[in-house]
Amino acid sequence: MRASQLLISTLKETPADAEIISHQLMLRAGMIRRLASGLYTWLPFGLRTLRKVERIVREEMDRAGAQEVLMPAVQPGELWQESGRWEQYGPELLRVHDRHNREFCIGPTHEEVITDLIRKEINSYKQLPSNFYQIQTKFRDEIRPRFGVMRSREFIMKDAYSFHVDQTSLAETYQAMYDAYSRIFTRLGLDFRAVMADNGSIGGEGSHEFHVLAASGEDAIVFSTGSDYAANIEKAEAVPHGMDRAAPQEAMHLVDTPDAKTIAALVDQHGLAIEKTIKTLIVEGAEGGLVALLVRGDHELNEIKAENLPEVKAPLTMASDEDVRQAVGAGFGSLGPVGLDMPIIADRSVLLMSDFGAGANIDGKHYFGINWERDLPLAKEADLRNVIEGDPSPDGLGTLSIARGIEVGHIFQLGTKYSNAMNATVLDENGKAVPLMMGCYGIGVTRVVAAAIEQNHDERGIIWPEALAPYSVALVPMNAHKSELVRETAEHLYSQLQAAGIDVLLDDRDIRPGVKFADLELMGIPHRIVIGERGLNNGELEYKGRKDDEATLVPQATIIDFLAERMGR
RNA sequence: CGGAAUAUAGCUCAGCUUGGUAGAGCGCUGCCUUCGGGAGGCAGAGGUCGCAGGUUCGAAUCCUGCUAUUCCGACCA
Repeated sequence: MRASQLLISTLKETPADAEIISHQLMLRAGMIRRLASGLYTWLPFGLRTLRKVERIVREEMDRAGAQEVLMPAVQPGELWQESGRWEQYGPELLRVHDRHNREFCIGPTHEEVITDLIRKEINSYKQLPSNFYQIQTKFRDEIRPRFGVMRSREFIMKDAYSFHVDQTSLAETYQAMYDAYSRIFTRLGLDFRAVMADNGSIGGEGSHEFHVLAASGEDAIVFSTGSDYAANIEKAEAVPHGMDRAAPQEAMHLVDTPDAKTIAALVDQHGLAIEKTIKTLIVEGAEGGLVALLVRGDHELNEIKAENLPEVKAPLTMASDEDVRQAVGAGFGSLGPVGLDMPIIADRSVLLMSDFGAGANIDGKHYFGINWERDLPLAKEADLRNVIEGDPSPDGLGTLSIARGIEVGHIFQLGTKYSNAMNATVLDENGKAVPLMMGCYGIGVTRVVAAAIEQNHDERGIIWPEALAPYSVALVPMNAHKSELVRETAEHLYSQLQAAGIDVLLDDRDIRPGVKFADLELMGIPHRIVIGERGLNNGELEYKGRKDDEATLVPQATIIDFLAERMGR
């Protein structure tokens, strides 16, 4: 490509509405432009990277035995009625009517469509297992689109759905997809981790997320220092440090705490160690009524874990001030488990506490010196909290540390959730109709591009990994208008590189070199060759990698080999 | 949807407190000069100051309502 023929829309200044670096650089490098909230146009330059991601994803999916299909973005509402998600999905599902006033939605995902297809097309266990994927536009009417294409409403996803007669077969394909995803993110040159995840609203059993590690990531992911245990913090099991509860030392006593409405205030004003306090959180119960959840003062409630408890209403809903006051007779700052008349569920570490402090269920008063079994019956035990740095690893090997990640892929074992709801069966070896087992596997293709930039940039701009670079090599002729030699050499090299199958950008723009250098660095082109009369007189070209501090002089005759080596080809 | 902020040229912003009819830098067009790291000069184009009302002789500026965008929370690839 000749730069003079390419829409290069670089910006010197950072647009004011871009918060994170990838969003800023995608705008500045002229990859995307915003149309409306959460809706972006991909400009020619940005689209090239998007296509490179798609190509790698496609190659690896094909290699893993999946078949590509393409399903419509618009889906009939009746399929969603059938699966039950028309009601469940909520306002994130964009619903539309056609001219006959029939209901449709713009697909946020395609379980319904693929299940409908497969129940019609596949009738026998002999046709299984099979796995279908597409790379297609999704729409989710996010409450808060943000960070450019990182969380947009319209985005491109690779989604795959596998079908099986039994769990064993599902587990095999799941593993194959796990491996394919690992290859994909490795080929993309990303620093990523696969972590155990909660299944969320999609339901089913096993699930892993693939995260690109980045400080701006929206998820907290947890690793063991002593094993390969890794999980989303939503899922990571919190294991108490010890097994035994210390014997009571103090008598329980009532303390006036008129100004201590928070744990921090209680600790400050009354000299209680934060590990000796508990938070009492009142939430709505599954069967109506209220449920109390206890975590240690220095721990955080894990809402996913709480919501998965049978006693607790999903989605997790904190009780209102009025409801609490009516049920307990005290307000939020003074709640505690002693004498509390509702189901009480305590985090494991809470049950190991002794001589602790908690609200007395009387406004402005706390009990100190509380002890289980002596002052109140032992509460029901559950894992309720987020793990923290230094907790023991659940597999018993090492301790946990926490990092930030951007979720770029997610694989699920769905089981028979959709096939049951939509009556998708096949005949097994005994001629008996059995519901199809399903797995589903997603990659946020547009998000991968943003995540790659989060991980690969410097103060000058993007630094594309080789596999994602829109162009691998940029040629910059110096003073081309003055030098026939420079022009000819540049043209010749341009043809040579094209013939070698290298994506090359010839910067033939009629602008000053400094502007070209700045643009090419902003745009992240990995390899740059400057063609100047000075060097040519010595038979040399000047090479500079995007990450290099200094340029290298390379004999003209060896430039193709030199580049090939630098590109790792 | 709850909380906060912002809205003036393609981009980044000033002007608003104290009302008098539109500004800068970058970008864009033409010409000249320059040409190894976002050059310089000259001449230009470009804005019903987010929208709708109100106050006033007069509103970008004051008031009211709306809309959009961004940030913080809950959802997700």
